[in-house]
Amino acid sequence: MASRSRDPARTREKLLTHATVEFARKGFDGARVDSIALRCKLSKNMLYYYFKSKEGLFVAVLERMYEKLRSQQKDLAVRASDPVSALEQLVQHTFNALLDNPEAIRLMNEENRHKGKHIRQSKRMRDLYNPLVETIRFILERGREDGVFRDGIDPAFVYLSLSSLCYHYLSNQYTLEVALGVDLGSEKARANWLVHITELMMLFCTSGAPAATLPVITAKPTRSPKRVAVKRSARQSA
Amino acid sequence: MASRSRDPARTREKLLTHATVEFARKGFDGARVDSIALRCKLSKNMLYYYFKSKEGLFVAVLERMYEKLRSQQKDLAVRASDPVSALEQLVQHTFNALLDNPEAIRLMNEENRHKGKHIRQSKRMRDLYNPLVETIRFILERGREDGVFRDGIDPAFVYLSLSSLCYHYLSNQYTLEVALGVDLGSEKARANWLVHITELMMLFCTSGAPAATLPVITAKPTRSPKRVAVKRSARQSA
Amino acid sequence: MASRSRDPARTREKLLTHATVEFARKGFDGARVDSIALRCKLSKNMLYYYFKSKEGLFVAVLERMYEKLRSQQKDLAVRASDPVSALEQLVQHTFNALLDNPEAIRLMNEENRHKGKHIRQSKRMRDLYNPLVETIRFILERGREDGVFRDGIDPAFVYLSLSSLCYHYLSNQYTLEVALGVDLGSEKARANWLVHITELMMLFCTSGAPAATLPVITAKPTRSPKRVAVKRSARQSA
Amino acid sequence: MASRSRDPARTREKLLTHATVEFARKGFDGARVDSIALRCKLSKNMLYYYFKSKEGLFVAVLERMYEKLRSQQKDLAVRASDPVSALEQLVQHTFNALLDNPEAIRLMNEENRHKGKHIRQSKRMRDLYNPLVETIRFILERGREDGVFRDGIDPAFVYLSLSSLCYHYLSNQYTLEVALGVDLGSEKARANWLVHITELMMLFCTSGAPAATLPVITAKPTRSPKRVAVKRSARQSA
DNA sequence: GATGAATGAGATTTCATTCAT
DNA sequence: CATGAATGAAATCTCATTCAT
Repeated sequence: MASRSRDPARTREKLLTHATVEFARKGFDGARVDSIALRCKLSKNMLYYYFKSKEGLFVAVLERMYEKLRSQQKDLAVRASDPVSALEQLVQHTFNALLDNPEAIRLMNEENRHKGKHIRQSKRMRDLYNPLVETIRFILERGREDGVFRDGIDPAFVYLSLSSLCYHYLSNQYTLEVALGVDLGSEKARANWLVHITELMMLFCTSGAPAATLPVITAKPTRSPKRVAVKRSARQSA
Repeated sequence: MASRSRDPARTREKLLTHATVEFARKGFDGARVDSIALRCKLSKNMLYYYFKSKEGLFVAVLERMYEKLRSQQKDLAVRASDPVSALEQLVQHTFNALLDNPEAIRLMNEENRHKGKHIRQSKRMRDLYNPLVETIRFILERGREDGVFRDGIDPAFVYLSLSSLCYHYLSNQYTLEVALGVDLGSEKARANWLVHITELMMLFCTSGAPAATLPVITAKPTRSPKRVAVKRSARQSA
Repeated sequence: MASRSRDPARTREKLLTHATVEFARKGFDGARVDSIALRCKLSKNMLYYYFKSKEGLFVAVLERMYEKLRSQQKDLAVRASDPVSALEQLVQHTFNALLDNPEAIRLMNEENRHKGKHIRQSKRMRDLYNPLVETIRFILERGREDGVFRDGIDPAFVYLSLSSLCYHYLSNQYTLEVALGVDLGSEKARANWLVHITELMMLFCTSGAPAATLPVITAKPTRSPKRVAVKRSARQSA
Repeated sequence: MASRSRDPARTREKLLTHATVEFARKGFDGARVDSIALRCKLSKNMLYYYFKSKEGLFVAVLERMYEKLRSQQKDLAVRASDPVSALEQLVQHTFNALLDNPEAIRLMNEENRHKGKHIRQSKRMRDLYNPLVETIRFILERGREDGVFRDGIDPAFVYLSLSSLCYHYLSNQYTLEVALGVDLGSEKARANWLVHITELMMLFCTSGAPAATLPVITAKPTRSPKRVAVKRSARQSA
């Protein structure tokens, strides 16, 4: 008897691990509390004991995922390299972090479907991403000083671009494959894509006039989906 | 009472319209058949009468969504313009199509979570996207002839990049806002972003050496999530 | 157009035929109105048009089945033969009629589960079975006159015995096979069984003292399931 | 409120008991899960908790029924008596067991409609019925030694005959009553019938030449419903 | 005489959550 | 800490039946 694990930390961890997979695979609504407990070889009650509810578990899963993901971007380490190399590494680490954590994409998609209601609370998020923005700012600064990057680049734009190019390819792999009739899942295809997006980011930082910047959040912004048009004159010509 | 509608085409359409909203908002598993029927003021069996199952309805919703989305990209019309302008318009239309059809993003995310199992069948998809790729190829060709675009650009890469930059910003708006502490939802922010991504695409097509290409799908590809690394030498320097 | 059958009699008949199969195979509750209509390549409404309800159809099916079954017992024809041969034929025809109409057994079982509520009404039943009892009485009479059958045999007992021995073997074939580990479905097994039950019936009519008789129905009888015991003295010894 | 029972064994048993009644009365398809749960004063999911599905419950009901039925045939006890008396008792106990368990007949009919698909699996069945066949063989053997029973009687035939005569009378009581215009449900009628079938069985075992035997099941037998005919010469004359 | 469209009630099954130990 | 038993609400899907043409 009494051979149950009796190691609260491990139990909690096990729940998180299996819940991550379940939530990623099935979505919040599709995920089954039973299924998670079963895979943990625990009774469902433990889940409620540690996380109070399915939603509580989901939030914990989200936070753990973000922490893991951020840690794999290794952005602090990147500062040591020269700007060009640092940017390259950042793209590379971001892409690989997403590749290594396929659950991350599904979880973020889910959270966006919920309009971010779970993580909006979490102060943790800001703490996790501030350093990243700072690192990008640092790289851009040094690149400008070295004369290799242009001036006036918004770090947020860099991250948004880089994130888009890494994320979408992996997130929408299946529909894109069907639409375009190409293979995106092979190692080779991925390597090519990584080369391509690295080039794109580099082009952006090295050439052209300064891009626009993003307004910092102040009050609750309006989200009217009015059409957006780019007037020719508004574009920054090279 | 209230004489029943007796207009099968309208009934079907009503179901599709409301189902689109429900599936987008709640995901496949979160969507409620009851809720859809209620909003249609129909008894829920009609849903089964027309679409056989919740999944059948989902597939129909997906297909209709893709058709609408593609129609709004207006890529054929774009061919009339000069290459630079055409590319600009393509980016613009794509961004606006996604903005106008917020359900589209959620539905595609859902379908990707299911690894594309629903649309993989549909031959319709290929027919919808072939013209788009052809249009891009056409634009690139003409741009090269005009000396404004560089040679050897893979149309698929163009679409993937463009799609990434339009889609991710909208799809992941909420988590990105929290992470970066910026506002992405305002009209102004969106306009700025559109300027930015248009510039990026333009930079890509006008400068630099030829990018890599994607392997066309032949047999079932392996999807091993092996890490991908970009060796410096592999990059195409400007 | 307008190539629909437009032959009411045929339509009705088609419905009855397929309904017979469906009710026999699935039972009353398991039978599906849709399924019957589909197999008839008719719309469900026809079923309601001709038979008013699922239950109405079931009753019609029951009656048609009894008529067919009785007609195949050919008992009137049997009167021409000598008593022994007539009895033999009766057993044989009864067994074969059930074999030829496997739906009959399932339908009767179903009706007995319903405590006969559908056919109790039908005066038709009495008319169908009276001749049978009369034929048996006739055979027994002649057999006694010929000195081959014993005196005082109740025709109802003869029919009940014969019916039991023909019916149960076929009705409970599957559970009996599992219980006894024998094969009852082969042609050979059936032939052997028919030999056996013919012998049994013959033994009964030719040997021993007169059996007991059954009380004719008068008022609603009590159906208390009190145990029944055969005291030794009550038995008729050989 | 009302403190929940917390006695799993009792809960399971309660479910089985009420399900037996419901399935017997309404058939598998007619039976209502709600109705069973209600009568057990349990929420219906308990049914799924214990038996996984309606069908799982049905199978459990079937097995329990067979066990109860077999236990009431008391065939082992019967071996103590002299052969004639033992046979008498076997008939009597079989008849009374069916009378005492009216659900048994309906459940077996249902199972036969399903072609025995549920119990064919169950190894339990063979174990339950082997002793019965052995008992019959034992009785026949001793009877032959005593010079009271004839030689070469197949125990399976004895059981099939006995079973037919006990079962059909009760199973088809209602349609037979309507057809024959007699009362079969009264205690008196049943007593008379029991006398009759006891006599029949006795006649069979004491007189006449050896009957045919049944082929033991080896491979999947063919079940062609070809007509069966008894040629006169094939019959064993007395 | 025949049909496709529509319905309301209800069927089986599922699921997050809680109780009692 | 941990569990098996229990629940109530609700989800998907089905079905006999009717309406309007």
